Amino acid sequence: LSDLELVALGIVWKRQPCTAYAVAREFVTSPSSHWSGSAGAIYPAVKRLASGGYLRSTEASRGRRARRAYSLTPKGARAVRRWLTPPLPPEATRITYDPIRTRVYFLAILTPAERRAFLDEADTQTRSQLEVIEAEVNRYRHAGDEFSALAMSEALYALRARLDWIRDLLFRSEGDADRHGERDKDRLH
Amino acid sequence: LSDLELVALGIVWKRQPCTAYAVAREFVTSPSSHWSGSAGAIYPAVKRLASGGYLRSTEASRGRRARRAYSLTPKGARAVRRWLTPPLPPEATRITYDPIRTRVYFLAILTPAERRAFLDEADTQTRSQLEVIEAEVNRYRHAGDEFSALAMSEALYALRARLDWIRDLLFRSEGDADRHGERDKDRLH
DNA sequence: CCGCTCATGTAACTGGTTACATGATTTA
DNA sequence: TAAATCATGTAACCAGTTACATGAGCGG
Repeated sequence: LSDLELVALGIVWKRQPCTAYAVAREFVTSPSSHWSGSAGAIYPAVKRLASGGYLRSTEASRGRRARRAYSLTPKGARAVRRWLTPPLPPEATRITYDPIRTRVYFLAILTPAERRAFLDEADTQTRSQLEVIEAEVNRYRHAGDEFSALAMSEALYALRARLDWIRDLLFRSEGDADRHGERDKDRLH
Repeated sequence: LSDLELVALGIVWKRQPCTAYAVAREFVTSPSSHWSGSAGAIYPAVKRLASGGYLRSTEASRGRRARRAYSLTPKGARAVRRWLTPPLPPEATRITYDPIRTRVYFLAILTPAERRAFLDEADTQTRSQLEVIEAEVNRYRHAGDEFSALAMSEALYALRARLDWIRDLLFRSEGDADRHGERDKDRLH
């Protein structure tokens, strides 16, 4: 089972009985943009899970159009539990892709002033994301979904860590004033 | 230009003149598993960049086989600088996908004891990753590539934040002892 | 009855993946 | 000279994407 399939399985477990559309909406409204939650991804994935025996659908067609609500089978529940049981695959604990970090690798191509502009922008955007995630945590908390709130709070920790790091970079770059013209790869302070 | 193409462009900028193979190796040896750095991804990407005028290749064929070293054109350098210049696209500052966080959403499906086993595993694996990344930062520092060291240190901040978060979760779960049998979705403490 | 949301799907495409094939150079 | 590494590529595949098409139910 792929990551997307396992997450979809987990979502169905939380909201069962639950339509494929509801699963898709969960991805769409997620503050992470890793998966789009497009119909072209979710409907085939749910179908695969159903034909694999992980989900069972209680058909409730109205009119001449299908309308299926899915629930987990015991096999589906086992798959989720196995996904959460040690040992975890090595890629689960490796560092993740971060567009800001990735850009910083190449920051030496900019002038000191441009670098500060980048870091200021990153700082501003990260702060605004922090508010978004705080609201999200409160939303889960309010809905009584404590584990989702705790999960989402990891993003809070991560964003605050990023802010600390950005502040650190800004502090280090304070020394190099607007000495334009020199774009020394290795100079920072 | 896609993210992979821009990162590839940045790598060539740092190491120019530089072969496609060297770019691929950079991805392969990266502690992030986001891109595999497979030949099937890198060689076509570098070719696209070259035919788009972002890279120029100084051919140095030996024998009857091509052997190209790439450098950035002014257009290529502009593309990298534009990538690092505000405004950043919204997806650059959104929270990233995290396999551990994602799993925690569904932790209620486990018994309290199993949950602690998961968190212990996550703690152990994260600590070992921390060592890997510390070594990586030192490697960059030693090589005189200060910006890569600073970039990689973001991962250090993120991993330490994750450890704090895991410790928080472990602390919160201390209350629920080995009361098996009850798998109440909403109970944690 | 119009527009919005819920709901289910398909088709074409794309940007990666793994696996394979091959040649040149270096090192034990 | 054998093995490892450097180096360049292709082919088949696959899991997602966007875009489109369609239908059902509901509120103003």
